[in-house]
Amino acid sequence: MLEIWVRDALSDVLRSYLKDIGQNGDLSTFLPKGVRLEFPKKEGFGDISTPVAMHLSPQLKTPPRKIAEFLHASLSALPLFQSVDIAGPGYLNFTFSEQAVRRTLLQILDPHADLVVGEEGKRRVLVEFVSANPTGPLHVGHGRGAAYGDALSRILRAAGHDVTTEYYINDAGNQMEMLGRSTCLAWRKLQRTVSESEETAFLKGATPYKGDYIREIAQEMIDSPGLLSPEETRAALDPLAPETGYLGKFTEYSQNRIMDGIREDLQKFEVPFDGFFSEKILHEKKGGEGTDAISVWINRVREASLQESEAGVPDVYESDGALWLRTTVLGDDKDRVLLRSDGRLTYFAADIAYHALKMERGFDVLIDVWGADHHGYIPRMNAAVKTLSLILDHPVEFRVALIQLVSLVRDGRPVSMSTRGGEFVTLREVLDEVGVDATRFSYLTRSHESSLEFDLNKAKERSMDNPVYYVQYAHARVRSLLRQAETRGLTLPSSWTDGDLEALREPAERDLVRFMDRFSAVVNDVTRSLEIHPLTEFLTDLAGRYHHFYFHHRILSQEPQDRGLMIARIALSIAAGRVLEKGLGLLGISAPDVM
RNA sequence: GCGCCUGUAGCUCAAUCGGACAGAGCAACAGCCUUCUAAGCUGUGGGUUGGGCGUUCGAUUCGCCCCGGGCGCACCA
Repeated sequence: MLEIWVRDALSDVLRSYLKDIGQNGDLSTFLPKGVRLEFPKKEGFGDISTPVAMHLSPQLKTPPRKIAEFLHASLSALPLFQSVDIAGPGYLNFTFSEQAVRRTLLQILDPHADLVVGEEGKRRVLVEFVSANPTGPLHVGHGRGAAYGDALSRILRAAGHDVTTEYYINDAGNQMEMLGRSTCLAWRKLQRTVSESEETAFLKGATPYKGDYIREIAQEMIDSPGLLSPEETRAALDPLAPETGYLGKFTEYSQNRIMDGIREDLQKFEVPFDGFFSEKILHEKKGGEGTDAISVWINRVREASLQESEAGVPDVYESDGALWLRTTVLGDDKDRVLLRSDGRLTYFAADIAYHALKMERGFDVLIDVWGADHHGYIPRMNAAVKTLSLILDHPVEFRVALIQLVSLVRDGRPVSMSTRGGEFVTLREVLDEVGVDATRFSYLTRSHESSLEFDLNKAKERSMDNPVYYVQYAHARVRSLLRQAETRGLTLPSSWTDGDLEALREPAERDLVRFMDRFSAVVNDVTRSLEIHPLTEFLTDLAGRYHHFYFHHRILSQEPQDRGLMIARIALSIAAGRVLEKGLGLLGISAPDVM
């Protein structure tokens, strides 16, 4: 909370300064981006610093150092600070008083206080992620989205939001039919030879889904008598027979098996979902005869665009026998088809209905986590959500997190990742080889907007060179210390007081507290930027500071005169352990007691 | 051709919506275990931030122009 205290104190002083020089006291007119606080990277610049004097200088036509001097005079007397210095072009560098540092440590130790304090009001957020098509197992790219979406959801919850996670299943349309055909073809091949001409004709020239999983599913179907009736079996084996209901059986069975596998993978990866939303539902006609949800929403958009065409609602129009939405009025570079001339709905139409339903369910913020190859889809979805916001008179914030590609490396060589022909590395394989914690950590060390090189050898290395274990070990070290203290018969205070901490004098101790204090701000930053890796980096940094402290300072002691210091250092260790445990938890990574 | 991401130490990446001398980890080299787990700690070397011009008190960050890498530009999903 040190940061908040500084911000408040600085804001007060700035307001009175502005009044003194005859300006209005509204900070936002002078500092539209707010009061900036920085954490100096270098020693000697204080615990926290601000460039506000430089920011105000041009507008007040006053040299930054002069402004800084005034602020200095008012701030340096506060008990919060041990000292306030003016440095460089006009930086104000603050060094906290010991009292302020202890107060912060007490807060971290308080079991009734949250380590993360949300900085925004509570909002209802839907995070949709993974949403991989049920046409094959999850691969390492999906894994990155899963780790990201899950961590983001945990972080948003920690920051006080009401979060729901959802997986959207694209279980309608062409590709599902192709999946059925692919399985059926494999099923035939397991029972007899299939000529190339038969194969091409059956697949209608398209490329089938391949890979072992398709063959396994086909084998399962053979091994499960009763799945297909004798008539269906005969028809499915006979290329000349009409393609009747049997194809649907293959589609349904394949899809269910694959979706089961995906759910297992997610469970193994410890990524829970609050819900799975099936696209199929959007296509179903209510009561057998009514209108499906997609058509309902297309009609609502169409009606709205007729009535309110001047309010900036894109209109729905017909052209070349298809139905279009004029997304170009909202920034898209071309209009998009909703209903194709062959009478089939596009995926875009389904997505509009799906997002409309999300909004109807009352969410204020919609976050979609997509693979980077879908980025061309953003403008049209933006346009769609804006349109729906107008229609429903319910403005929502729509954000897309694009997850860049993952390339696997083993033994210094890239691992082939062609999805065609089923030659990809599945998430399951990586989990079996590397483990959940190391896999998640590896995914979350880099910005999701940068492509990621996933080095299998490094990720699974169980050593001090692997950052996951480095961070986990810091936590285990604290627990080990506490066990040790317990075996020595030490009793700790049931609640901590300022007096318990007074023995802390070392720079490494102060540094730890000051650093831990940033945790809440780091977490809150994630909710704004949607960048998770700063939190991962923070934890690595904190672990390093704890290891440093631990190595250089003896904690447990038998000497009676060291008792006060021992108690204080144990308190510090407990605090570090709390922050590490909480932070790892937000990333979905375990905080082991023993390693 | 247009759009999005990207180019920083040998490698993988950071750098707080323009801030102080561009930082970590790995790799390399040199050290530290009769004491709370050495899965740890300490030190050394390593950079024209792809190139150029501009805006600014200040640019890895913003703008423009080149060069290179990834992805996308369907009545596909």
